[in-house]
Amino acid sequence: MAKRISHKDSMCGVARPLDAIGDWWSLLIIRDAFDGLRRFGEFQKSLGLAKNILSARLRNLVTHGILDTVPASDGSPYQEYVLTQKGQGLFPLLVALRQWGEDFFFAPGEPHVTLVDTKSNQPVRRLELRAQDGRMLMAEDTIVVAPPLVDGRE
Amino acid sequence: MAKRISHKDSMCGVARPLDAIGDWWSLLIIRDAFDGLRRFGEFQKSLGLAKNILSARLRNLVTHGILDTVPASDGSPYQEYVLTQKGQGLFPLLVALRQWGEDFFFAPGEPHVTLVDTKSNQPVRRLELRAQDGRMLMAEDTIVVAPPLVDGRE
DNA sequence: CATATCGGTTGCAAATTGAAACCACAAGAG
DNA sequence: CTCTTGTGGTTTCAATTTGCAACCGATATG
Repeated sequence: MAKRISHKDSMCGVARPLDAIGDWWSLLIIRDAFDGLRRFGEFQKSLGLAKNILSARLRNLVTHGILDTVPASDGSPYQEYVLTQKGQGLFPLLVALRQWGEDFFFAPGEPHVTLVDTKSNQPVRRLELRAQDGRMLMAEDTIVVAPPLVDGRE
Repeated sequence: MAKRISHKDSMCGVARPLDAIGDWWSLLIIRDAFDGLRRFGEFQKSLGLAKNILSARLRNLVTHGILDTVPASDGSPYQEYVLTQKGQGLFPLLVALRQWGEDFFFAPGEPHVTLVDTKSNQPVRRLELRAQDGRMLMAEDTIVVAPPLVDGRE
């Protein structure tokens, strides 16, 4: 489960998260959690995966601090899985994934679900990357730079 | 390779993309592609994965229309892998992943690379979801709604 | 007591992954 | 021409992961 980048022990800001959510099911579980699902059985019914897989994924997400187990909300003697702060932080990523999926994985005119703002009942705006001064940025307008070196070490 | 959601044949806007980029390596390859890498050997050196895996991933990304193979740019008789339009569309997702990773996978003060706007040399703004009228939206302010039904069928 | 439901764990077979070896082709080197 | 080197893979095979199905334990329910 704990994979490692082979040739470099310190993983970058893109690689580290993939250790936590880099598999097929985890993001779908998290999406369902955003949709309000909380119980083991709810996830299983919604996703249709094997119970051992779901069990392993939930455990992984909990140990990574993305989900938390809380005792119960209705009388039942079981536990529920809820998003932590860290898990909630995945919302933009999920929206980005959804928007990309809608852009490129649906035929034009093919119906699909839409993410709407509950207040206005309008679809949400497209995610867009902007500079500090508000200019919209394309990929070519950006570059990743190394952190300022504090010691002598690279 | 072509996994299917078990109990429902039509996959939603979140699930469909995961068939294309839902594994550990693909997103890292795409990130490297955004960083300008194009050659098989460059990807392999950068990521340190086995050549058969890289070969399979690149093939998968090409068949999904995320990468394209172009003959050569310098004289060498080989081919290069470049992002298609569809692949470029993944940039916001990659940024979202990076920002989430920087938020939650680095100790406070721990140095990490930063995505900066090349024009101003400033870090890019945080991705944020907004309504049509510009209000910022949290996850709780949104809901996914089914498409309008055109026929009688669900 | 019998039965069902929820939330798992345990086998076990099948698919996937990945390290290492091998292969094909082109360009130099001697 | 032969030998070697670099690039871009494919093949082989062992180890890991996945996932179906069966089982399990605790708690209601009839």
